[in-house]
Amino acid sequence: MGTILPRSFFDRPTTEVARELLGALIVSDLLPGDRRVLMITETEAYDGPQDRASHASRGLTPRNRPMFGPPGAFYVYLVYGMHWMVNVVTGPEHYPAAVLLRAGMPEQGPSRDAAATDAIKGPGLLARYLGVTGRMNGLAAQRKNGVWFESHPLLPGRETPRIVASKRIGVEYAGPVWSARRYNFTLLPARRRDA
DNA sequence: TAAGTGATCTCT
DNA sequence: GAGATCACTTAA
Repeated sequence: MGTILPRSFFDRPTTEVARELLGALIVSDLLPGDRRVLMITETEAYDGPQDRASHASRGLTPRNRPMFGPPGAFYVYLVYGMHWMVNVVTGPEHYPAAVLLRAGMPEQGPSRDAAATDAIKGPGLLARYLGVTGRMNGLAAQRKNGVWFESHPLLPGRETPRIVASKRIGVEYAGPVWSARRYNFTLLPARRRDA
């Protein structure tokens, strides 16, 4: 496995963290006897109080408090009464920013059947796959808390993965400027080796 | 394409 | 306290 990403990894500009999380692993031990590991393939940045798409755009509230807290903690909230959204807080304390995890590729698990190797697409499904709920809200992404990040063992540090930057999903309410920002980052599938 | 779902926030 | 909204998913 790769090395565990320290808190300092997240104490950087949000879009930078969002890009560098692509290809990294998120590991969950929240489901007893069923470790789940995803290679992160899609992230989204929510950057600062000016970002009209961010929950923090209207200041501190009980819900968004973790966004104002230390980097490397989880911000987990429920949307549409059903789906947990998993974010990791970035940047310096008191600066509200976070990266939403939107998609991933299962790396391992007890059920290694075909279904388990299908991509997990969508933030609600990602949370469900990892077993992350509101219990993780505000907790640090550390092994002792059951969920953490690791660098990807297969990606050499010197190779830049191919990344597409797009508009964020489902944030039209943010207005033309902020909804158009290309804060969504997707890792292109590895190029198939030619025969 | 539309319904489901309930916490959260903004305004009375 | 009421009403609208919502960083979504699923079944058609």
